[in-house]
This record gives sequence, structure tokens and C-alpha cells, in this order.
Amino acid sequence: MDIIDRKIISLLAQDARRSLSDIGGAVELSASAVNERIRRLTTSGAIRRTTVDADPQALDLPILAFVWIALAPGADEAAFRSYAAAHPSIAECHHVTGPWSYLMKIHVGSLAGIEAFLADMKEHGFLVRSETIIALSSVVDGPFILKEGMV
Amino acid sequence: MDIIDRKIISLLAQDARRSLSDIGGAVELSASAVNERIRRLTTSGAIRRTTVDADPQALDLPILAFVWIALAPGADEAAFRSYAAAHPSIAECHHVTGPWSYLMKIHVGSLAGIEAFLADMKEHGFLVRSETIIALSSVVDGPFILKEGMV
DNA sequence: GCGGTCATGGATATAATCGACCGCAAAATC
DNA sequence: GATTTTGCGGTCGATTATATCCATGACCGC
Repeated sequence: MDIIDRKIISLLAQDARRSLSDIGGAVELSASAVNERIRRLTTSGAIRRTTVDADPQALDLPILAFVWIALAPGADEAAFRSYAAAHPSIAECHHVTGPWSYLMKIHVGSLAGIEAFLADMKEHGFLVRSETIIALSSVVDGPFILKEGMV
Repeated sequence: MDIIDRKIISLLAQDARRSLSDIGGAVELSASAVNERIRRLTTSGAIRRTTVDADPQALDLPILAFVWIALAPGADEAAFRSYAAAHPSIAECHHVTGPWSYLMKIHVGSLAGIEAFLADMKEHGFLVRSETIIALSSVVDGPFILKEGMV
């Protein structure tokens, strides 16, 4: 993982469809060498995957919200984790410091979608208390990766 | 934007390097048709870009934190926005509801990096008050896109 | 029936992949 | 300390796979 690898990752981050020879030109290496480096970065896990950043608006998911939750006492943490992993609306879910247990980032179609989301978690017995913060606008937007179950 | 377009986006989200004929097989369309759909999705903006999801650990940015900030009264919002957009550590920055002005997601190399980050914002005159939440672990991890200035 | 939209299939251009070979630098040996 | 060995990472050219383009044809709504 040298400076060239970083440069390659940075270039791919901007546009993963650039050709190997194009990238090679940018880092002064042959296409083959770049290919080999990308292969190594991928197998070592430094590059986790190549993906597409979609527009949530175009997919009818205009609402971005952050949900803090306190897990119900005695809740099955493992069950919660697989629930969160499989849930199509949950883009991220982090165990965090501070007064709450988890912070989740969710994409939904409407405010009703937030209500349904919270109700579903309550039904599953995970939720005792939560706080929802809605993003009004995004100065710097993270990529939106469509989850499998969301189709 | 029909169900096939969504399926294509979903397939690309999992692995943007799949071949057109491969995707064509999955959605029962020819490679050409898939190519044309992807072209349309890209020009219409439904697909914003193809990118690579990197491992922050591999890039020596093991710490993920969320920072709430209250913008200094009378601070130049436009200046703050361009500062945030250009800042290499800021993966996301959202204007949000609730008691704080902005919620930011940042990747740094160490706890000292958080301190430096906050100090820099204070120096720029944006910050009056902030609260930092550190992610201990991630149940569902968002993609990490290496920002240009981070190389 | 007509125009527009979208898919097909084959031809062509472009790009990725593979294999043989080379050079440098570090480790091992004399 | 000099020399050989070894392994990593590179280049180049050949091969294969893939994307792109184009002409044609089916389907749908008007």
C-alpha cells in the first residue's frame, strides 16, 4: 500500500470505469501493472468492491434520516444485527459512544416510511426509545448504494 | 425507471464490474439493451457514478466519528459549505433538524485526528459548540469513498 | 396505419487479461 | 565485502473478453 496504490484508489473512487491504460497514464505505469495492483488491492481487501452511486430521488427515496436508538434491555443483539443487515432501508448502522446504543442512517420514501420503520423495529422487540433526525439538505452527500431487498 | 432499471442498478451496486451480458442474463435482456439502459440511467443522473468502496483500515483511517456542530452565529454559511465540501476528512455533512445545525461523518487516523479536525474548524471561525460521537463498531457499514485530497 | 420507443444481433473498436521475459534490491552465501 | 540467488514488480506483445455502434425489426399508443 504505497502512494501509487492510494492514487489508484482515489482515481477509481472518482470514476471506476476509467480504463487501465488511462489510469496507467496518470500514475506512470503500464496498464498491466495497474491491473496487477488493482487485483492485489482487491484480494487483500483494501478495495472492498466496485459499485454505483445512485440518486435516491430517482429511486423514490427522497428522505434521508438518522435514527438513534436505545436497544431494549435484554434484547437479542445478534438478532438485531442480522435484522439491521438485512433491512433494505438501513444504509448504515453503527454501535456508538454516548447515551444511545446505535445510530442508523436510513433512506425512505416519505415521512410515513419513517413511522413504519420505527413501528417495525418496535414490533420486533428491539426498540424502547429512539430519536429521529431528518436531513434537510446535504452539503456533502455520501454515496447511495441500493440494497438488494430494496428493488 | 422501471423495475428492470432498478434491478440493473441493484446488480451494479453489488458489483459494478459485472459484464453487460452477465447482467443481461439476470434481467433477460440482451447486452446491448442493458448497455443502452445504463447509458440512459447515467445521463439522466439516476446513476451518479461508478466508484470503489475502500477499506478505511487499509488506508490508515480506522476511526469513524459523527460530529454535531452548531454553526457560529453570523458564520458565513456558504464558506462553511465549500470548506466542508473540500475537507478530505468529511465524508458526509448534512443540515439537519433538531438542536444542532449540521451532522458530519468523518474518517480520521486517530483520536488526535478528531481534535485536530475540531481545532481546524474552530480556527476557521465556524464552530461554537460541538459534540462528537465515535463509532465503536459497524453493524452495517456504508461504503468508504476515498476523497481526492486524502491521497 | 404511423411515429416513437426500445430490443435484437452482428460487426467493430476498445479494453482487460495472460504469459514470457527483464531488472532491481534484499537476503544469503562464499 | 563481493557475489550469487531469489522474489517482487515491472514492461511488452498476443490473446481473449467486453463494450460500443449500427441497421433492422417488434411493439405500443395515438
